[in-house]
Amino acid sequence: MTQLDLDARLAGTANAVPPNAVPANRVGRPLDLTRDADILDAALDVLAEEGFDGMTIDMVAARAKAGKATLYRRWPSKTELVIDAVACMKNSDLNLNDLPDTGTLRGDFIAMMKPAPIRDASQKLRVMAGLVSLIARNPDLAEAARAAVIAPRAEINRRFLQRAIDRGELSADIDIPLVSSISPSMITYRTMMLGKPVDRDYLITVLDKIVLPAAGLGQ
Amino acid sequence: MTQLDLDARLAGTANAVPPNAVPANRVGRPLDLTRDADILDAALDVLAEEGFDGMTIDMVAARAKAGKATLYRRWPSKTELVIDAVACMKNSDLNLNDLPDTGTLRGDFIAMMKPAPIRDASQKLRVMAGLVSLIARNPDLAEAARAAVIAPRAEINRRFLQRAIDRGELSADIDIPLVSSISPSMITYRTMMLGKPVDRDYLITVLDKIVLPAAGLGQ
DNA sequence: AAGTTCCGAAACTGCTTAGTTCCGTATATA
DNA sequence: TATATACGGAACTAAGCAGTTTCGGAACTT
Repeated sequence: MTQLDLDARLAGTANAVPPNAVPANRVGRPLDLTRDADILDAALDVLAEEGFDGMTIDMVAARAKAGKATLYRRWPSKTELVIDAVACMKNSDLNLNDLPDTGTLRGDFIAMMKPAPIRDASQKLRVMAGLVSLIARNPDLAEAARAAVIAPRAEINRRFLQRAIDRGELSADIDIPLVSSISPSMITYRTMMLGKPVDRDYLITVLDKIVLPAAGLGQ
Repeated sequence: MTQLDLDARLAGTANAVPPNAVPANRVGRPLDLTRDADILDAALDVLAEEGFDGMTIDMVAARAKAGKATLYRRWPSKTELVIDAVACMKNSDLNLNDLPDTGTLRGDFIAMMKPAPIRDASQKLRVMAGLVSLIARNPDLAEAARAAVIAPRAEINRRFLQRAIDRGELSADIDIPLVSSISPSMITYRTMMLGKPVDRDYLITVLDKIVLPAAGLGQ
């Protein structure tokens, strides 16, 4: 995550305005850039455990073994730090360019159900849960959360569906955005509303009994 | 809501321990029982607008035109007040005993898509959004929220599906809990995660393209 | 009428936390 | 070596808020 995050920052992809542009050459001790990633990771951990309002700057600083001053030297406020932390989750995702390609829609979806991606998605969902009540009132945060958590997952599903259409497995007139949102919806609801775990069996059930039928592939 | 709430309190169904049992005959000015409902309604409004952490006791008192002391005379803490307010949402629901019965599964679901129930569900969802981050850490609140918001909706869907099975419209081996959770999941995700409105057209799309196919009723 | 309890309003207390400042130390430039 | 800036840590400031108390007045019982 550290390396990914750093690369993204240097490439300027994580945020329109990187939180700490590498400064012009000047005298004095330089900013320790590795602290950024530690702090952002700590913020995500605390966010997932406590939610936005339960999270305090002291908790984040303590978990990152940093001083509060170090945090405020890099981000102007708690909200900005969180927006940045959420935006950086984006980079931990699988690359869209090397998605599995098994030849069938079902195979592609199943290939995504590895322990690591499931754990990763679960962490993102916990972070999202801690932000939901703010999202309705903070457009910047909403934007960051959607770009980091919602959009990548939907995009993967969209690509799988489009490929299935292209190879003739699926009818071309299915509602791609709608079908793409089925499994994220089911997973989110089961986690946030029902408080039940999402495991591989559940994912396969959703796939076979809901997603594939909606795509026109009755079993 | 006032009358329903009062009835529920007297019947003891809203909570295991009603917040303010009607007291034994005694001297002095009696508790004005109508204040309870006003305060709970105000709490729900503020909750929907601000979320749990954004909601302050002063806001609730002001909106209910009550004094803070009146609130604390009836509930021991902010959390207890919210749990009670959420529990009382349960009573605003359609009675399970006079659900529409149109003779087809699709007809039954469509019959539920009236403006009033949609608005009611939307309000409940906004309240839920303000509680999500707490639900993971407060079992009492989670229980109240599920009983008031999640369970009634799922129960309606379950009954529609069971009736469809009973009349032979549906195969008996469908996964009722799973299919019941489809539309709540899609609605929750669209509202909380995507921030898009849920209107009648969307509900019908979900019904025709996802729920009915999953129930084995391809169009 | 006397005594009791409720009401809304407002002042008050105590704690938490976002954000700031300062310190001794570490790491860079010139 | 002199200067400048970052670091972690801790003390500090200011504001917001949960919960309490007090007050004048209203509503009830006896």
